[in-house]
Amino acid sequence: MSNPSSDPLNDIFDRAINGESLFLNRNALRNEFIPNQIHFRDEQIKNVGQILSPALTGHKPSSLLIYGKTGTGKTVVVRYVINRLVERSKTMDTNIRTAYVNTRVASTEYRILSEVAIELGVALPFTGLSLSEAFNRITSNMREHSLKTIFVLDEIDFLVKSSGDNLLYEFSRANENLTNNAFIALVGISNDLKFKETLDPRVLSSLNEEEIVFSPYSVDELRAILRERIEVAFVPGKVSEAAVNLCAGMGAAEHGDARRAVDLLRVAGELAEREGAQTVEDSHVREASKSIERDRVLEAIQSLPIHGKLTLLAVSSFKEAENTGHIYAKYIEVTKQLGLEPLTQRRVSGLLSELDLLGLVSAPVVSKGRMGRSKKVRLEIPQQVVEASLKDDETVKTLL
DNA sequence: CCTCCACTGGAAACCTAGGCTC
DNA sequence: GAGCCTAGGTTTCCAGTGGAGG
Repeated sequence: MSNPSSDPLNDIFDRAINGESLFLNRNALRNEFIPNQIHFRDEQIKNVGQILSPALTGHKPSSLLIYGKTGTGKTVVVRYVINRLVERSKTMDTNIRTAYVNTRVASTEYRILSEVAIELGVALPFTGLSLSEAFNRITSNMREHSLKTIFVLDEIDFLVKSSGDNLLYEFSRANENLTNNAFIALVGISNDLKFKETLDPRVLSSLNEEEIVFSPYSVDELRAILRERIEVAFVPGKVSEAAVNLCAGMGAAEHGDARRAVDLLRVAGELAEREGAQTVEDSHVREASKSIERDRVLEAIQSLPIHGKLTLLAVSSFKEAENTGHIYAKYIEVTKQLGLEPLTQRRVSGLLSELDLLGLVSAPVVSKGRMGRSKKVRLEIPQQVVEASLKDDETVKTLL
């Protein structure tokens, strides 16, 4: 047997067993975590509570639209208020049900309905039904059990951008057909203040009965929020003042984004623990910032469909910005090498726009006079990152 | 001021996978 | 199990377009 102290795994296991962790409860740094106390949002909590409170007496609350940049506490406030509301309703005999759906994650109309169905305990097959049939099953179940529901649609601007406002229209109209004291109250959460400009006026008027705007957090507020999370999440004295300041500063630079600040802290803590440091320092936060960005890009690339990957690969084979025509020619070449059927240029042009939206490439449309009008496509991430992300793909890796 | 390039991007048709009905 | 229906992705078709060069 070898000397146990020379085995790196033993060190790691020892540390885990002896409780030499920096963390007390790392869940407190997760996105889904709802703290007991939400700071600097008293006003908004009261407002949301007031607007939703009629549900307790069985009356339909006004629909509510909430605006604010990412990480300004919109989601956490809504979930907090709704949790409390449901808790309170249990002491009475009002049957309040809630469904929270992030419409960017559940990216199609059908998936949104199916998530709502799961929350309400309605069985829906994951495909094969028409939207209206799925919708009917949900509403008839609500009627049957006279359910009073609050639907929270997070990142609602994504839904409207990708599928239009049909579903919202159906939701708002559903109340007319719901009897037996059932109702649907809608809470929409949006990062984009301008999104309602694209809504049908009928949808807007029924969705926008109340409106609340969340302003960004200041550096001082972020610092206070971080301190409170640290108290729950870390062993006392394990996070340096400099690290807290840097997290708060970076979050503030990113339009007062508390989620970003907390994420940085979590990853910094994990990095510090992994290298066996005694405390979390600002150097760990800087490292964390890079690591988060790396992971984001890696995940974005790996979850692309195969032709998205090949399009990206085609873009990455050019050093300079190239027009759509050249990218497409390269893309054809790549697909031929793999023996795949290439998509049309129209579709690849669409894929390029999608890659642009993900921030992997920039593809502004430019006009070069007699040279025509085209997208000017340039890779926005290092070329090695593209290769590293694609080398795990069974189909693509043979090319690298 | 007009032309004309090399696309863009909207709209509709088409395809496929999968559930439903009888 | 045949035939029907729908959502979501793709193809087909094509009118529209910004601006350098004439």
